[in-house]
Amino acid sequence: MIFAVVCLTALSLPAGMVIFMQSRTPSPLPRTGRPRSAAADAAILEATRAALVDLGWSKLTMGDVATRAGVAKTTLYRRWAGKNELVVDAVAVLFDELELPDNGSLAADIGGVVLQFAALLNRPETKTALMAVVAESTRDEPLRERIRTSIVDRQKRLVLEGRARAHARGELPLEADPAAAARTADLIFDVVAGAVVHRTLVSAEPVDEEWVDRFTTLLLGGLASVQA
Amino acid sequence: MIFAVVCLTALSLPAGMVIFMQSRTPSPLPRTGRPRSAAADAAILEATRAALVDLGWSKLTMGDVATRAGVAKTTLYRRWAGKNELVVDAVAVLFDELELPDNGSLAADIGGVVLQFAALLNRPETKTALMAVVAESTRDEPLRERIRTSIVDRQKRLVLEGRARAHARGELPLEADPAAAARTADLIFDVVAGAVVHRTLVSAEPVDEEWVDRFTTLLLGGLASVQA
DNA sequence: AGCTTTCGCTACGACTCGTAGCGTAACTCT
DNA sequence: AGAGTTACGCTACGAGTCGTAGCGAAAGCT
Repeated sequence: MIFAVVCLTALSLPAGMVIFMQSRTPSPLPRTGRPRSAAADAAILEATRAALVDLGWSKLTMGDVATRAGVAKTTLYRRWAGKNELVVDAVAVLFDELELPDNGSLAADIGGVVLQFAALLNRPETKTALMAVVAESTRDEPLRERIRTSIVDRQKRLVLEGRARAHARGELPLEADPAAAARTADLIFDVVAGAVVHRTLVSAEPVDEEWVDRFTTLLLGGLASVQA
Repeated sequence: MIFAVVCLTALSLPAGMVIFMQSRTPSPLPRTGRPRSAAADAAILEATRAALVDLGWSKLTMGDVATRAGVAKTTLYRRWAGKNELVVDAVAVLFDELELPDNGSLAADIGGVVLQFAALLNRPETKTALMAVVAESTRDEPLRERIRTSIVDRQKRLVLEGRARAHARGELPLEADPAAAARTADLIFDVVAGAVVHRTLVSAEPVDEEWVDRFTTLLLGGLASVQA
């Protein structure tokens, strides 16, 4: 029995793999028996976000989430290994809202995405949860992987798409070496995401039009240097 | 050694400093009675860092720190309001190690500081603690202030000093408007700190010479555009 | 039907929290 | 030296959380 094997494996492993078979990845779901309630899944994630807003990270408890979602605490533990994994899933969805607007120029496109990202980070459930799970992930490699695949890597599409558009417009030269191009994309991603996060969460200053203008100017000017 | 110096200095300084570093209660330093043990302070902060390495943030408990430090749990609560404040102080000292090396050019100076910062972030007690307290600070304004004054603002000196040197070398034009210059300094700070943190903790990729080269190139090229 | 899995519920031991009370130690001022 | 004041270690406590186990009932499948 495949499922039995999976369960035994999961039980003998610390966290991580248990989640693998759940919501994020299409899993070898058992064909028989009572299926898991999709409504419960949605209610739990929604309740988690609400609890994050009200309580923050450290005071959020599994029991409280269960009560808010109208499910039993045991149901939570049947699906998620703990607070970390639950919160990652609860927040990951929010990042899919990000889109690359077509504002006509590379600078305007970047500015648009930066403003969206900043707005997302200003939502209390996002800002509270994101840093917390990143902090936990420094001691928990599976959790970091989960964050990377569920949140971070998905957003790199924005960088790639923006660059493709810029190429089409003739705003950026095409990098000959694909490896170098990939490294540049990673660099841009770290700079953009890092700067906005730091500005918002550490410096606690607003990401307004004026800051975005200065930032995009810096980024584009620097990009020309890097690709030269 | 460094810690001992800091503690002794703090104790020999007038009230404000000590109170601010240790507890948020603005009570005047009593001139009479048994003084607080500076050795206990040092032992507690050291134990906190050790516990962070071993346990991480979420599993670190006040009782464990007290045991490691060889003091009573009540002593911890007499000095710090809770885990957040304790960890901020325990980690803040580490950031004072950062120095701006004089490598002859602005690019080399920036590269040197970035490498130092990355090395600092790679220490397990730093990476684990920093993100955790930032996460908590999103729901705790006094804590954020504590982080800003104890850690962040103190490092801005690096940006200011680096720029002053670059001016002296004639590598950068002097910005006429002091307000604009201040905004530019803040922008640089957010970009540098944010990018390094994101690269290290989120992307989990090494900040090596090659990355630093690309990053400084981007930053300096962008800086020229911003100040143009 | 029979089988399988999930569900809600209750209960549990183990742990952490933050505080209170006590007697003692350390230092200052008179 | 003595009195006054504060910090210290220790113990104990109620409250809260954790993660798990066991139960009967519900919901799907063949």
